Amino acid sequence: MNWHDLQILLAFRRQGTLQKSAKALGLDISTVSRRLRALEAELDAPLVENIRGRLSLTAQGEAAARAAEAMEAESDSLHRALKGRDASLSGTLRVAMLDIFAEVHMDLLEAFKAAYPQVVLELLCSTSRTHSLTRREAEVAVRVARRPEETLVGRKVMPLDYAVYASEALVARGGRDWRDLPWIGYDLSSEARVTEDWMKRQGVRDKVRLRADSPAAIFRATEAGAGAAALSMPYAERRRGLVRLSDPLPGFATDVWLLTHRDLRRNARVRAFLDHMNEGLTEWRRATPVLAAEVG
Amino acid sequence: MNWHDLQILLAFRRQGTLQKSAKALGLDISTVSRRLRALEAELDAPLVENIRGRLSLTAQGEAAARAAEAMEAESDSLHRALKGRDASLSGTLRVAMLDIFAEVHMDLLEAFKAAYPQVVLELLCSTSRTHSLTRREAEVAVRVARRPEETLVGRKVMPLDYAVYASEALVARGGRDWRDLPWIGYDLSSEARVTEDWMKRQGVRDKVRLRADSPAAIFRATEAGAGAAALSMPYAERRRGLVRLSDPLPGFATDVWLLTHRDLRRNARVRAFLDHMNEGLTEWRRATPVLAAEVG
DNA sequence: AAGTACTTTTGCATAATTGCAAAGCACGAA
DNA sequence: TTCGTGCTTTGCAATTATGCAAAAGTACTT
Repeated sequence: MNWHDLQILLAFRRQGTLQKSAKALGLDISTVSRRLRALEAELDAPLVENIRGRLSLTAQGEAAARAAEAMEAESDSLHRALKGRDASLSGTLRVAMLDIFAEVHMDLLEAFKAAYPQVVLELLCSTSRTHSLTRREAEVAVRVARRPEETLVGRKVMPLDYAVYASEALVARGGRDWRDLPWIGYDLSSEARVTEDWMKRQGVRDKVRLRADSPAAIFRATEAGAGAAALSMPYAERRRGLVRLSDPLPGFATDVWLLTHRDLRRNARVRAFLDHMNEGLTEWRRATPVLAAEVG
Repeated sequence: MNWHDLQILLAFRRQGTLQKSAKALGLDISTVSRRLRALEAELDAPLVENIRGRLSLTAQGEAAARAAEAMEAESDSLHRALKGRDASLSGTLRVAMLDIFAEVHMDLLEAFKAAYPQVVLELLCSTSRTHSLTRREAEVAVRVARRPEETLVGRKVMPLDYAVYASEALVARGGRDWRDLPWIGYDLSSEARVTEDWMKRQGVRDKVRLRADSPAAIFRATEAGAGAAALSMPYAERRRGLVRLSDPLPGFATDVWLLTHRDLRRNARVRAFLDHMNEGLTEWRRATPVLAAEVG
């Protein structure tokens, strides 16, 4: 069996269509189509079926894709093992973080680039989903979570509380009671379940007049006076023109983590970046009003 | 990373040289060489090193090959899962067994072929090593072992005891005390440790005048009067012209198993073959002198 | 020292795979 | 309907990978 075809099958399961798979693989759509056919011939089993013009996996195709996924885990692990030993301070370093972090801490990132000019920093702020370190989509991640995945290692950078904010202008117009204000919410395709549930319980979900697909966009919309929103306090407190309209919201409390994969822990680039960011973020945290109070 | 190259690396580790790997993979030697280079470039790590004209794996190459091995386990498992569902009584069935079994039970194998003419039987009696069912080298195996691997399923067909035998002619010439006779042993490259150790303890290892690389060859040599040998009793008792010179040897007691992989247990071909052989071998066992006595 | 039996490496013609572009469907909107 | 979008399939040309064969090296034997 040609394992390369299994890679393609796996991509197809993730992407759903030949076109997207081809793009993800950097191949042509026709190649993807033909490789899947070849795999079917080799395994002597139908893996995909054309159902009204679209391909979907058969039960056997699913089984094959699952096997490919398990193989990918090994392959990724190998990749990290080889890269993890890499002690050179050059090459590429891919960092996944929410766009709001990149925006606010751009000076820190710039400082890293200045300190390690040989390292090419690649920022992954794609908002549609969280990039997987396990699947080797990035080497480092700045994550907002109560507890990171078990295969990841790193440190907690700061606690993150949320509160309701709105622009001064909007408050001047609509008052300080956020239940009366228009609201801003996350794009429904995102995974912001916590926020949605909370808004529903508070009866403000009907008041959502604007939805955005990234934290930075929500910050901007709030500053522009489009409505009230539940924002992370350390970041909202530093924006000019935002007024806090509530106490920290219970049930929102979470943390910011600096994470990498266990295998990359000793990688020089990763180490340098984690140290740099940890220092910088700790400093930033001390200088942040709402947190300075906590820290004392 | 191109997984196909990992397959090639794995073959290289197993075969040791480019030439043998190429043959095993059905590729040209130059292709194997170039694919390994490509993999090195992709992983950005030296995987093989040319040490005095021969290639050997580096530590990183070993790591990569280990990963490939784990991937292979998944791939093989998938293959079996898809083939295991195959309920048709046609196609190929690969059976691994010692040559002596194939020789003695050829009538049984012929009967199977007659009963299932659509099934192409492929006999693997290569003497150099035991074929792996886990690695998909065969679907069924007739194994001599006390306990089969855990991933395999099947049934014990008969117990197997060993005793010392020699030809009538040799005994007439050299006497009934096997310690005085010349001996026949297994090829030193084989894994017949038990026999070697025993011969050493008995002080007959120096008397080995002939070595052979397969059980059938040893049987023939013994019949031809080349020396005494420790032979499996049920098979030796049925040969004309062999005289038993000892009681069953302690420490040699083992069993004959009919085995398949767990995933193939419900495969129609496999099922039919196992049933056929089990029935035939049980019958044969009943008709065998030394075992008839045991069974009663 | 020359010969044999192994290796691996490299150049080149050939064969296989790939990308491109056109064509063909299915679905929903205007 | 007719258009537009997004999907898959297929023919053909170009790229890429492959096998072959020659070369060069190592080790061991004669």
